[in-house]
Amino acid sequence: MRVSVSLKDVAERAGVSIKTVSNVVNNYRHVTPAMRARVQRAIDELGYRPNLTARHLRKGRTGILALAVPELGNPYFAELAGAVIDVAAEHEYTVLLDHTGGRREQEILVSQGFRAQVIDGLILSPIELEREDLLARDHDAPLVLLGEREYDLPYDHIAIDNVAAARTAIRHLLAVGRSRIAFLGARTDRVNEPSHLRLRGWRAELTEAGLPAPDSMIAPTGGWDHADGAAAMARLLDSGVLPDAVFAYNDLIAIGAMRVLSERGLRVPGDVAVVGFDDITEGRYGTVTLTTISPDKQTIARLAVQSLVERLRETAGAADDPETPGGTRPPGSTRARELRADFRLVERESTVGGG
Amino acid sequence: MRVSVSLKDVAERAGVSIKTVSNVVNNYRHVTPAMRARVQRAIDELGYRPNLTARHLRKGRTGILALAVPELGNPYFAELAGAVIDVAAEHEYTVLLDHTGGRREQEILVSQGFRAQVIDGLILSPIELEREDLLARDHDAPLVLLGEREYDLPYDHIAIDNVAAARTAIRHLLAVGRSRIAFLGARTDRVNEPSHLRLRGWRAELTEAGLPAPDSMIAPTGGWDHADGAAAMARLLDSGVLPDAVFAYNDLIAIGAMRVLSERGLRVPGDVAVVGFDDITEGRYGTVTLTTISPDKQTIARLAVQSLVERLRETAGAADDPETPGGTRPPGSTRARELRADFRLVERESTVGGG
DNA sequence: ATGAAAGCGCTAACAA
DNA sequence: TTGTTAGCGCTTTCAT
Repeated sequence: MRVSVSLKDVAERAGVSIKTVSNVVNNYRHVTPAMRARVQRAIDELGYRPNLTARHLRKGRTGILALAVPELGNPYFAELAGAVIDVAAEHEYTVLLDHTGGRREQEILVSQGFRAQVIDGLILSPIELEREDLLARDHDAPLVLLGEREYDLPYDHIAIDNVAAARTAIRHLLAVGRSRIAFLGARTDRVNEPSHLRLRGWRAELTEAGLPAPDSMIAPTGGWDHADGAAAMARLLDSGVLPDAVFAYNDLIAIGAMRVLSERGLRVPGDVAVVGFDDITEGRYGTVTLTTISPDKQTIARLAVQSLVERLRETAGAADDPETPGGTRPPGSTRARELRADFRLVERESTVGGG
Repeated sequence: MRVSVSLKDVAERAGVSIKTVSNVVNNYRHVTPAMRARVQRAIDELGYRPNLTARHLRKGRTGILALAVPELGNPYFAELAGAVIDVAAEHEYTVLLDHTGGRREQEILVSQGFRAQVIDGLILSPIELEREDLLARDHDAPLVLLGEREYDLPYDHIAIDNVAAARTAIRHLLAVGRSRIAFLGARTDRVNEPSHLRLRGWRAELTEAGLPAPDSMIAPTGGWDHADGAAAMARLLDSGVLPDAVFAYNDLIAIGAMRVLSERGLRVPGDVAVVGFDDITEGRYGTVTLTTISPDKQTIARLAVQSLVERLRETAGAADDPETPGGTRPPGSTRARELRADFRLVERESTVGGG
């Protein structure tokens, strides 16, 4: 049975040296066809397969990237994860997925390479992580950050323009005649406000339109899913506030809110228009389809993977070529980049429907 | 910078041997407290962290399990993945996720360890994979199968009782007075029918109730998501068939179907009752909440990981103890187990609502 | 209780 | 073009 056939076994079988077998396995150019065939036969007969762990140890790289998101159960992140896996595969990387629950402790652990020191690079979508946590990061694998949080640290950051996106959403609501627009999904309980950019966009656009943007129109949520959206909407209505539109931090919150609106006998968009954020598939199949901001997930995934791949290439290059200055520089100290992905507004029934 | 501090460096710093440092790192019992402290100090000063790749090479195991599902964008699998990650973490394993698109080629690749020879074990949820593909599997990592497909091969298989679950769903529909119950989500175009068990349950329960179960009531789908459900529902209605209930292969299909029903002015459940399968969160927040079969995902995840962990322990044990017969037996040749997780029917508005 | 040394399987200098 | 050999960092006998 395949109790581990090694290069050595193949070499013996073929009557050549280990190096030659290695050359064949790695598609090294200067191997005579005859030799290649001979070795290949031995490989096939023995069912040899390279031991990646050994290769990794030797090369100092594993070919594995990690992606850590707050919650895989959120379709946005699941869809993003799928995209990242596919892009990584194009670069011959495998993806190890983790979810942090958006909890700071867990995010710190992940950023430190917890149960993933085997990784070459990390894509992290932080919620509660603080600048100091990242500052204290003692791990050499390149890191790229995703999402709304900004840290001013030497790590590439990929996001859409959240302020502009929020303003686009609000502008759309204004255009369809709304003026009392609530914001669902803030986190006023926390020092850092994960949704501050979208909130800022909401405030800016309203202000610019000469409309009030009172705190009473901001409904905080504990988390970011259906249940949180439903709870926030219910609380808002119970507090006596009746908006004529709702802009939600994400689609899950928006859908949870719509459910409550419908339970209370309010029509969407007749009584209350709703705009979400993320463009998850779910939003396209409700009884009332959801207008939403659609971030370009493909691009986000591509930029994230590319960022890591480039950083890794740099490192490898520096190692190969001692002349290259900066070879021993701390990883990521090159220049951090702010990378932008596109977004667009997708108009559906929750703002322009007949209801 | 942490250009890789090794055991050797720590040993030199502490003025002890590599073995002693290793002992400390691995919490070996017989180390004097004084020595432990001394070594620990060196470790801290140097910021040493063990190189897992090296450890893996040496021990022949990586601590990584892979989970391959058809589609991460399907919340059922995303939620399941989350559960698997958590359970695996309890056993100190990391999870590498992959998605196959339900395509046979991809499933074969994954089962062969494509871009994951670094894994200790694999959890695979196959759709199109054939028995012969598995028979030809030449890979020593233990494998456990998830889902409706059955292969009669020496691999543990974890699933709920799909026939019973389907019968439960149909029985419920009969109980609420329906009799013309369509099945959405078959794959009649294929030799193997991934949904054959649920289909069998549908047929059995109808037959037992003395009702017809005509093929005209079976709506095939190309895939398994919202769009497929919507398309199938539309086709069914267009063909002139008007069921008074729909049992869908999964929740996404059910929700897609509900969307079409609502577009056509049909009320759920008034005109058509709908039952799904999976109990994804989405089903709890539609304008009409979805009655569904809720498989116990936690248990499925737990059983799957446990199965692998046990197999891996066996192998490790056999390696440690040459006396153990079966140590060189092909992995998985021990005894394959059929493991069952529970399910329950969750009644919601799509069958018992006011609509 | 601690040390010395072999070797996991592979790649990459360097030799031939 | 092919062979020899020295490690990558770790665990693990076997000594001491």
